[in-house]
Amino acid sequence: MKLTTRGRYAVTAMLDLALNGNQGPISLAAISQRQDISLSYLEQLFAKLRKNELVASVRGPGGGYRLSRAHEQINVADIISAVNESTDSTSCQGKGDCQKGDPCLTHQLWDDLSEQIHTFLSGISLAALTEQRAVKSVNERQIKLSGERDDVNVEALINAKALNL
Amino acid sequence: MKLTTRGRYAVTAMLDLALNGNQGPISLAAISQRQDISLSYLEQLFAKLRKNELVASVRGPGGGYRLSRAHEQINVADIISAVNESTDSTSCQGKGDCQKGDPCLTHQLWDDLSEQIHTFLSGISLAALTEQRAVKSVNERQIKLSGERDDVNVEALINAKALNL
DNA sequence: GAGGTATCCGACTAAATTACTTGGTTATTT
DNA sequence: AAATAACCAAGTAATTTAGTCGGATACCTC
Repeated sequence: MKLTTRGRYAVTAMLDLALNGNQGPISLAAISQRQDISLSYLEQLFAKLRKNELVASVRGPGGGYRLSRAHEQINVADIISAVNESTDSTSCQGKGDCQKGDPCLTHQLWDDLSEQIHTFLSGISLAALTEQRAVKSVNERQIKLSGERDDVNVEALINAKALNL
Repeated sequence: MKLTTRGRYAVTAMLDLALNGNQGPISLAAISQRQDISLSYLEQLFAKLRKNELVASVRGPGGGYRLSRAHEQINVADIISAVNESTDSTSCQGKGDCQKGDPCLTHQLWDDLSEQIHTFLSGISLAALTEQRAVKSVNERQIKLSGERDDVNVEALINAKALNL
């Protein structure tokens, strides 16, 4: 699990699709303008998103991309993994280049962590991300109205929900 | 919050320290050998870890580094942030280069996600990471003994614990 | 105090990745 | 036929990562 600006671009673009793609496909040119990402770079990213069946395309005038599944069925880990495909795991995964004892242990610990992050991001769908905003603003309104309750608890609640706890 | 091999190196090195540094400081040369990371690269990483007061150094023969706090008090987010210091937030944070409406919204959504990841990693201490291994092997032994219960629940349990739920 | 050890420090470099550019083609609509 | 927008490949600039080199400084041991 890697988390770079590349993944951010992909998630941002997918969020744009989720927010604006309710009626008909959205062209990359539109996303490019709104999110300030170069068109050709978007093309490269969407080629991978398409291969991973996260988006579907419509060619020709009025065409573009749409999410290929319900917003609830697409999670952040899917998007980031799709776009990072190719380069990973230079560690001693399966290979015999790992000495015995301690080295393998720490590598294993890292892998555990990496898996935890993946599990965490798998629990956050596009729907959850966009809805959460609503949850938050509702909460902010409630604070203003009641003068009670900070949003730390809401944060925990959201995390719990994201993890399906 | 960025998550690259650089952060992996840092976490791995810190895990090595946590596991091997119980009696006296550990030299970077030792970590370099065990974890197969170049000495000079480790020096660069530890310069940042030291500035962020995650490790303390002892110079001269028999010297090296030790964790500057209890294992429970050092979390993964601390380590990764320390080592990534400098380059970040090319987005429209605070600046006026963001158009109105949709663009700000998706950027905001990304920031929310980024914050969630940070919160998540803040909940995972070096102690938790190393202990978890013990938890897992205990669980594996239990499975072998009883033939019952897969480790999905344990995974959830660990996540819940990491999040302080 | 001489020699060895290990942190500290800065500048430079190779390799890899990222973000973008260019110049097309193909499919589809009007 | 013309315009639109996905598709595709190759190349490039910029950035980041990982490592090298050549030292200086602090500290311990003999």
